[in-house]
Formats: sequence, structure tokens, C-alpha cells
Amino acid sequence: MSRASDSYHHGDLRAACLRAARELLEEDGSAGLSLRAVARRAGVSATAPYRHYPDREALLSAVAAEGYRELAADLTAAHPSPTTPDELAAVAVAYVRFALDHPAMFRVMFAEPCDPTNEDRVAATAAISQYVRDIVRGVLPAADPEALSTAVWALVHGLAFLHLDGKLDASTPEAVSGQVRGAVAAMLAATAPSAQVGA
Amino acid sequence: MSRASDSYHHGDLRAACLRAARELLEEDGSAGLSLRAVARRAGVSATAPYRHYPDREALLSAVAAEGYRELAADLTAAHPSPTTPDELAAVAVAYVRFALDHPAMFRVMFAEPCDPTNEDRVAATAAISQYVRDIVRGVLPAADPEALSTAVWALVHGLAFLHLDGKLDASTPEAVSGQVRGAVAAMLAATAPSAQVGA
DNA sequence: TGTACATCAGTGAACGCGCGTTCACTGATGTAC
DNA sequence: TGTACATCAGTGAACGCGCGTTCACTGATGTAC
Repeated sequence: MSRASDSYHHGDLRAACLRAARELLEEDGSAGLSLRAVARRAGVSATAPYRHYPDREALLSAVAAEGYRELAADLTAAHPSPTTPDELAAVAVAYVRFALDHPAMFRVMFAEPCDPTNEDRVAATAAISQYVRDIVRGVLPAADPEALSTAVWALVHGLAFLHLDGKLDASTPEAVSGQVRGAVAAMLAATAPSAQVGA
Repeated sequence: MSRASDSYHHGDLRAACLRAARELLEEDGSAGLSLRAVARRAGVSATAPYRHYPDREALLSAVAAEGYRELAADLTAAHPSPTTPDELAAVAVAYVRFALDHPAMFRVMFAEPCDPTNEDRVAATAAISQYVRDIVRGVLPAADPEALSTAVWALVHGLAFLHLDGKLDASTPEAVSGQVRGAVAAMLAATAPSAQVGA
């Protein structure tokens, strides 16, 4: 609560650690985040973070959870409630963009074995999963909405990782969004016979 | 060449390092592979591997390249030259199975930032990429085969990662293969109008 | 077939590093009277 | 409003660890004569 700019007490070290962790991930791109580096960045002794996180794993989970929330916000910003395939594609593009804009964060969120019992984290990923399900269901009433939303999520998630890994052309934002839109359109056409099938 | 079971010279330390690395990845599941651990496992001093690999990065790339080749072999084993959607789905299932059976290896191959200039590695990933392209093209003559094969790969790759991360039900092999087959079928139906569209 | 010697693949000690975590501590904050 | 004291959030030294990598070395191998 207190401002405490350069006092003995930090004020809100918990949040400062998260911020520092985020910055380090953005900067050096490596997902190898250390507690000590975070403390250093937050301008605090190496052991101070232990007041707020029981161990490294806990901090990492908190960072990942924040990433999930941010991803969710980005998706909503791309389109608050998509109802057409095009609008859904815009959300898909936002997903892949998030991965490309925050590669290290994305890897922490998805590509690192992590504590599956962390509540914060589990809740955040469940929210994302539910969110994907909802919008897919909203866009088209498929026979098996569960399977379809899984497929759509997987498609987009795979595009994100392949782009991250340099396996696809990510040279321009347009190239990326073109691929994503194309892939999503192809998939949705299958369950929306009124669309241009076989064109 | 020499057998050299317990002699001063190892015989084929290069291959032994790869084997040791593979074993470590299988065992502790973590993708954090150290040169020293590999040397220890190979029963050799910590510095011996430097005779065969200039640095840790090089060994890691060699391991990843071997992983790519093994993945390719698994795919071919699933079906040598698929021509129907069902056969392609079988290959897709093999891809996801590989990820689930060798999670740490899969992460080394795909989820770790790595030297993009390593020849061996680049060649191996290009081969996989070309292979996917070929079989997709063989299964259905799409208007834009490039885009479609990208979409199929991404779909399968995404399923693999989501399963790895526990975001989907991977409790039984049947659950996994069911999801994979369903997703692939949904995607292929879009570009094969003669199939059961809108069923 | 035997010997001299270059080459090659290992060894093992040592370097400096950053890490996660513990511990006893101390300074600041806030509350009860 | 002022003081005593509990609580809380930091500090900093220290631990033991495994790591990547270097270096000078040594033992085995293979080749030339």
C-alpha cells in the first residue's frame, strides 16, 4: 500500500517480482528465468522474493498465470464476441501474434513442464480453454462442438509453435496472419456446408 | 571401430553420447540436458565429449536431429505412403504418439530455442517438413497444397503440444487417437467435397 | 617382424559462475494502551 | 499525542551444488621404415 520508493520496505514486491520477471522474459528471450535474476531486477536482495513466493516454481507459475490472463485479454481485444468465421480468424491471428510477440512468455506458459497443482495457473488455463470453447461454439453449431473447439485450438496453437520455431514463414505480420486465416477458414468450411465448399 | 569395452579408448564415444543423452531424456523427462550428465552416463570423463562436439549446443542439435529422423521413421512406419484421409490420420496419430512417448525429446526438438545454423538439424527438420507436404499433397489435390499441408502439420503439432501439456485428455491411447482422427477428418473434409460434408 | 614416432582420444584438476535455498539478523510499520 | 511492543518485510552471509569450459597431461593406436 505504501509508496516506499527507496525505503527499507519495498511496498509491493510481489507485483514488482512479476513485473521484473516479465521484463527479463521480454529481453533475453530465454525461458530460463532465475529467482536471483528477478530479485536483482527488482532491486532487492536475492532472498527477498521468498517472502512472497515459497520457491522458484511458484513464481514461475504466477508469471504463467499472468501470461494466460494477458493472452485472454488480447483475444478479447481482437474481437469481443466473434460470430462469423472471419471474426474467429481474427482471434486466431491474435493468438499467434501473442506467441510471436512474447516468445519466452509463451514458452513458460506452454513449453515448460510445470507444477500442475498450482491453483492460480490451473484456473487461468481452464479459463482460456473455456473461452476457446465458447467462441467456437458461438461461431458454428457443430455436431460435436467439443471436438471442433479442440481442433481449432490445436490448429492455432500449432501454428503459433511452428512460427516460433522458424518452421513457417514469419517474416512479416501479413504472412503470418495470411497463413492463420487460411488455415482457420479451411477447417471451418468443413462444418459449415453453406460456405464455399470445394471452391 | 574397435570394440574397446573397458580400454582407455572408448571406441565410438560420439554415438555413445547420443545414446546417453537419449536415455537421460527418456528417464528424467526434463529437457535440461547437461554435457556433464551425458559424459557421466557414457562412463567417461566430463571433458571427453569435447573431442566430438565443440560445445553443449552442438550435442543438443545432434540429439534433436536424431529425434527428427526417428520421428520420420515412426511416421513412415505408421503408413509408408498414405493416400486416403484415414491413412493420413494414422500418420497424424503416430506424430502425436511420438510426442507423448518421448516428451523430453519432443521438447528438445521443438520447444527449445536452438542454433538455427546447425546443418544437421536444419536438414532433418527440412526433411520432416517436406515429408508432411508430400503426403498431404498425395492424399488430396487441394487448390493450395502448401497452405493445406501447413494447416495439417499445425493441427497435429498443436494436438501434440496440448496433450503434452495436459490441456487435453491423454489418459488413454484411444482417447488421444480418437481426438487426432476426429480433428484430421474435420480438416480434410473441407477440401474433399466428395466426402461426407455436413453429415 | 620390430622399432620410433606422430597422432589421436581420452583424463583429471582447476577456473569461475550463477543458482536455489537456509539462516540469523535488523529496520520499518502498525497497533494497543 | 506518546510510548512499548509485536509483527512483518526486508538484508546479507553462507551452504552446497552442478554447470560449461580450459588446460596440460597421458596412454593407446596406427603408420613408416
